[in-house]
Amino acid sequence: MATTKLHADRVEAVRAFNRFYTGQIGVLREGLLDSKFPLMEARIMYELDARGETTARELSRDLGLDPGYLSRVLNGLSARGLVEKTPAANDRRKNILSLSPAGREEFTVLEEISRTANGKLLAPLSDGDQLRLVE
Amino acid sequence: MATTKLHADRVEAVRAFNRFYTGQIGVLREGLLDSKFPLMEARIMYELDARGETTARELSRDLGLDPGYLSRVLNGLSARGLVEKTPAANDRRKNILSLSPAGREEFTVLEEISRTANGKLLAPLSDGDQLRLVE
DNA sequence: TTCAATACTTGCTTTTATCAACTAATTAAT
DNA sequence: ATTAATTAGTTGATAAAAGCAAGTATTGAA
Repeated sequence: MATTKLHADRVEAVRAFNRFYTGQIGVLREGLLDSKFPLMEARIMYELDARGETTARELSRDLGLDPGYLSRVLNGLSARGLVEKTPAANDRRKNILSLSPAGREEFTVLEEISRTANGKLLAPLSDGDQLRLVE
Repeated sequence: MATTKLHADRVEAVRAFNRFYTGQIGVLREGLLDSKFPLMEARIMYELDARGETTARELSRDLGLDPGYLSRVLNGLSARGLVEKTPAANDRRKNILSLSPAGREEFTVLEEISRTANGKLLAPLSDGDQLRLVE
């Protein structure tokens, strides 16, 4: 295999990085907490934004979420007019899910928070280190 | 400031990395879920292992945990013989906390899981990329 | 047409987390 | 020294997040 006997050391170093980085994720989490969206709603909005159109089944499978739980979260978002559920023409069991215009707009706020959190991640590093990490 | 106008691009790149990496954290999370320790217990055992000795107050402050909640988690671990609480000699309000031998042993399992998860993170990268990331 | 599978929903329970009130011990103020 | 304020931790009540299981409606297969 390509990895040498130094592999263990690298794994250890990544764990150290992990500790540092999860701290930053904490920052992100807090940011989201301050925003009006719980983490799970944010996550789902993120997926909807990324996928454009999906179904609950797909999200449930890909994100490993309980269908019942997902159903409620989705209905909550839908009730607030942030996601649109339109019954699929061909299969009336399914709903086609997407962010509503309002939902997309709200989502940009979340993106801004995420951007800020990552900014904080980069801030303490030198220019050179930033570039190396980004690669 | 040190950052140039390319800063925004870097932030964007980190967000991409973020998406990739949080996927890996998912792996870690799942691993822990399969283990018999809930995430919060794992986190606390991790801190106890790293610090050797502490008090609830310190953990509560540093990790931003609710004292009441922490108290219960700690007592749960203590009841299962994984952490030891010994009243401080000088200040009898405090308990000195530490992993018991049994706790330390259980914790090595968690470390193994963490190691594996991070191994999966490194695996798909080339040797050179691994070294750059680790730095 | 009957049966199985799928997509989602709903009721119930557990787990996780927060808040507020409380006890005991320590420290500071008078 | 005595009272008051702080600190460490606990406990009860609740809320929020997540999971499980049974149920409905629709579709596909036998």
